[in-house]
Amino acid sequence: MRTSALVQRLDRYIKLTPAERDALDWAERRETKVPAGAKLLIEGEESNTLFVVQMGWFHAAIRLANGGRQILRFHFPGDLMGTSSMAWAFAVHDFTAVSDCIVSELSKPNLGRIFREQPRLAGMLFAMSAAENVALSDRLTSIGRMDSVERVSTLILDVLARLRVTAGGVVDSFDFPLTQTDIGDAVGLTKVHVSRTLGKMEDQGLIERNGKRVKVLDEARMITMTGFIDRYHEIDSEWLITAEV
Amino acid sequence: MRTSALVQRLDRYIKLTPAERDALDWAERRETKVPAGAKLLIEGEESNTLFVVQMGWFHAAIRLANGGRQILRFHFPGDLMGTSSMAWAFAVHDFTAVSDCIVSELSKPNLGRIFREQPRLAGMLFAMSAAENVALSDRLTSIGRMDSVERVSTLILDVLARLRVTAGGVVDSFDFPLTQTDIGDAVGLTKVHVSRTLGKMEDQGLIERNGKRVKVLDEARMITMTGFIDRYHEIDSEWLITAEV
DNA sequence: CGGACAATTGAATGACCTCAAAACAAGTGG
DNA sequence: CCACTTGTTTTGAGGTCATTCAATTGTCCG
Repeated sequence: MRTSALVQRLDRYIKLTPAERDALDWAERRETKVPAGAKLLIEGEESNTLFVVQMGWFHAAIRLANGGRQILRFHFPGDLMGTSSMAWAFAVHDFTAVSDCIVSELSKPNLGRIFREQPRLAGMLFAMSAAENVALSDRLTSIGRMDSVERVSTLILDVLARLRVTAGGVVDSFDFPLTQTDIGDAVGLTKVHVSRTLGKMEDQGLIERNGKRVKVLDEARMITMTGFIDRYHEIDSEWLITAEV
Repeated sequence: MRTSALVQRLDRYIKLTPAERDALDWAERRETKVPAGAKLLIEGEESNTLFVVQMGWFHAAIRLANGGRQILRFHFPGDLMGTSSMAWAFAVHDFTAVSDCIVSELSKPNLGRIFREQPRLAGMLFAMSAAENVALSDRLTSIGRMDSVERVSTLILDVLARLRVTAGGVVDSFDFPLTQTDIGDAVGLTKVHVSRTLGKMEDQGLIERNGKRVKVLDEARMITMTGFIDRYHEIDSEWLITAEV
């Protein structure tokens, strides 16, 4: 069996001990395939598990009273999906596969056991979820205080940063499987305006498009424009191992 | 010495054991006063501690390249502030006292020790921070997809829900120490438009204002309008104690 | 070749913003 | 107690960016 993407991710930040790897191996179950467009979990549904993305992209979204939708996060290989629902017995968001995906399950009680027996892993998961939430704050800031070009730029930079965590090397172009409706639901714009905005970004020489493929041409300008910070590059775990006082 | 607001908060969700109380007592240090308007921590500053709010309100904000500001969260007594910075050695947000406050410190290494020795507390903190982040998602949704009246309503309902966690009984009016500039920075509007929006909400019979005091007149309508859900009322911790498989 | 989505484009409307001035509130020092 | 300062809130007028509605083009797949 291939090593879990979660193990690889954690191992990227801290060197895992064999015991820790075993604990994760034991906790993770049942790989399943999820085809593009399918919903893994529906908001409000009872749920006792988290999911580890092994392959593909997901997004987490919430539905509105008026029929609208807000996409909150994107999940990539190595992400532990569903930590937001840890405080309740039901799912607080929808999870939809953006591309064809493979996930494995990690039940909440199994996570509980990890908390009891592998505190370093627990701490690392805590820190990683903190990082993810700061990225969420960044997007909130983008939506609350920036115009359309800046919002879409933030999204693209964010995706780029996430892809680089797994890809290793430098990535400057990627397949963007989202429809413009999806992009709009993620950054708080209508699909019509997303279309105009992408066009404008091309005119300004920020990006280039070929079908679903996006190439970032002027990353530096996009970064200064948005104040983007890559929150995934580094995760500090000093506090976990510092000698006791 | 008074029992820490964090202990009270945790005790509200799970009954703490004496050992757990001791661990928290040991970990929390130095109460300090922070006058209204003062900054407890500045974005980018090196920081090795979290803070427990014992009294008063804080807000967490991030500064923008263009001089603007986005207020991300509000922190109330019993909140553990700064968990978002767990993944780095520096603060990712400003923390500003909205009213006169008292805080105590909880160093990151001490939190590390809690993770090692009190897994149930660690799990509970994880779940609580998840709940907080869902509330943040809710605000993102509000900013991304709702109009001004709905955004301000969401904010007021959110504050109300937070106050009720500590106050115990039902609260329907409270002192709102924020300026309209602050409100605008929290919900993504200009202060001018916040003024107009609050006026409109009064006209519509949603709220009533006397100076800084706000009374919610039609909570039901505000809730249906925004689809607001109180994320703080209940925290599930079943997964922490479920028997091992 | 159709059929279903997705993307683009245009025109008109509207929500929120900017700029600017005035009214109000609270504190400070004379 | 009043004049003055500083900051907040309110109100008005005009401008801008994003939305809405509607029609057209493009793309993928059966």
